[in-house]
Amino acid sequence: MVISLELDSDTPLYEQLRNQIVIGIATGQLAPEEKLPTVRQLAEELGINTMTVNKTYSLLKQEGYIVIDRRHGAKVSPQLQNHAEPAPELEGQLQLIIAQATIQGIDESKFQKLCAQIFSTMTYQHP
Amino acid sequence: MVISLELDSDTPLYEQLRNQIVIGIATGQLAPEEKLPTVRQLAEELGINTMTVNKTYSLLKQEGYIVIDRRHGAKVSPQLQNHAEPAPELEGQLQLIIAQATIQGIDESKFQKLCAQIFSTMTYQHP
Amino acid sequence: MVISLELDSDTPLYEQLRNQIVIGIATGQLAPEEKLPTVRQLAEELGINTMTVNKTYSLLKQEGYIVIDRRHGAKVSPQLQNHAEPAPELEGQLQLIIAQATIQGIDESKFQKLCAQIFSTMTYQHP
Amino acid sequence: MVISLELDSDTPLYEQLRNQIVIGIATGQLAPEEKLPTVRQLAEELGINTMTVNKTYSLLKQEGYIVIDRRHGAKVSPQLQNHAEPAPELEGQLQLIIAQATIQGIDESKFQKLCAQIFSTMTYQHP
DNA sequence: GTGGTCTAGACCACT
DNA sequence: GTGGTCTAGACCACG
Repeated sequence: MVISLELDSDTPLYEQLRNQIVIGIATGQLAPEEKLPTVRQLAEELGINTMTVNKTYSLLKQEGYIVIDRRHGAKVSPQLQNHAEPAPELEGQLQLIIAQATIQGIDESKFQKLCAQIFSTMTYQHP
Repeated sequence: MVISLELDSDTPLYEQLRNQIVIGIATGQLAPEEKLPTVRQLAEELGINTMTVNKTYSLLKQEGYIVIDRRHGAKVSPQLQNHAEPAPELEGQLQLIIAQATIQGIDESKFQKLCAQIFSTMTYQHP
Repeated sequence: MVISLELDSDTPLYEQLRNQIVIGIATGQLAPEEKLPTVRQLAEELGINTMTVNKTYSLLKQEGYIVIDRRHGAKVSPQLQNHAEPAPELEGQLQLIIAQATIQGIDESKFQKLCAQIFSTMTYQHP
Repeated sequence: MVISLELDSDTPLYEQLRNQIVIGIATGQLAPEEKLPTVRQLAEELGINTMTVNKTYSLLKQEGYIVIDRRHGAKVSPQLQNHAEPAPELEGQLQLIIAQATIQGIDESKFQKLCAQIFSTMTYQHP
């Protein structure tokens, strides 16, 4: 899985990393139970500090995306929470995006097509 | 138009304010050419620093949402840019949201319904 | 409020600090809305690194004990969650303590007395 | 006696194991003088490293819960220390739990009931 | 002046 | 060899 960080972005490195891993899980590039690189490996590979990767892993763990096993390091959670309703913050973020899209002149049908296209790349399946 | 800020949020105040104004424009609570409060008025009304409101207005101006006329203050842009394609950052944000929704177990049809519902509140029309 | 850290304890510094602040809140040494020392102040006062204090504050924030306002720093949450039922982990910890007490020869009445004595020092009131 | 470990818990395996054995003794699932499985047996049964079980047994021995006889392996101590007063660390742990309970809105009477309920499962008797 | 992020490098606990 | 903790010191974003 390819990860690219923008060093001069407003988004903190640990958050960029977190986002890319979340997308990796949703798109199936990271399968449930799949082992993630060690903190040191990933830090070296990306040219960043181990503490930054560490923070990312802690965050992902806290959010339930990954599980950390003292014996073998970090791996994708075997089964992720299945909610019937979208988390409220997700709804707020979506509202903001749709507002911006509307103003940019993207109408509902274009937007839905874009969503469909993105959804087609998501292969994550709940057990 | 009602604006509510969370002082203890992770999102900076100027960004919360910017987001709410953008949503206000898209939902028609702020019409094109409509005059915005002065920096001082808004700052006092919200109980925050004028610098913060200033920063918001600068950002909105730079993004093209508002125009600033030294004589008459700030007003919503008379004509907002109409793009055929969604801005690339918007697409990235949407991908992240959809990834998270997928993992939370929100499937495409549920998501589409949520989008439709949000779209129905957006009344902004391009001239 | 007096805080004392054991540098050679098994419990990490940031956790010792977190525990003492939690106890401070429960015993009323820290009132709701009360301002906590700044990260730098507390770090210097305790002779530890700012990042350690930072981690403590992040943890307390995540657990809902404190709120961080960009304008004025950290303060005790104005109103803490009121649960009817004890959190399950709390129950597990209590079971372990009672098991150890039982083996040490502390019987139920002694234990209840001890609890009562500790409870009498807790002055936190839900609004 | 059933022992279940969470491989991905924050609590180290050897400590989880130690805790469960202590609870086992207090609840009478392990009687005084009862023989414990050998290090190898237990390690294999739980699918963990023998070093880990070893560490648990050493700890339990050091704390006085078990005695280790090279010829016959480990067994529960025939006579556990009977203290009039609770160990001070136990008191500190209890204070922390009560502080958290208070903040969560569990009042003294609810807490006492919970204690009583847990005590009713403890059958250990001093000789 | 506040907290938040990041680095480089060290040491420790767990398995 | 894994993640977790801690330090000293730096820089940044926010208000």
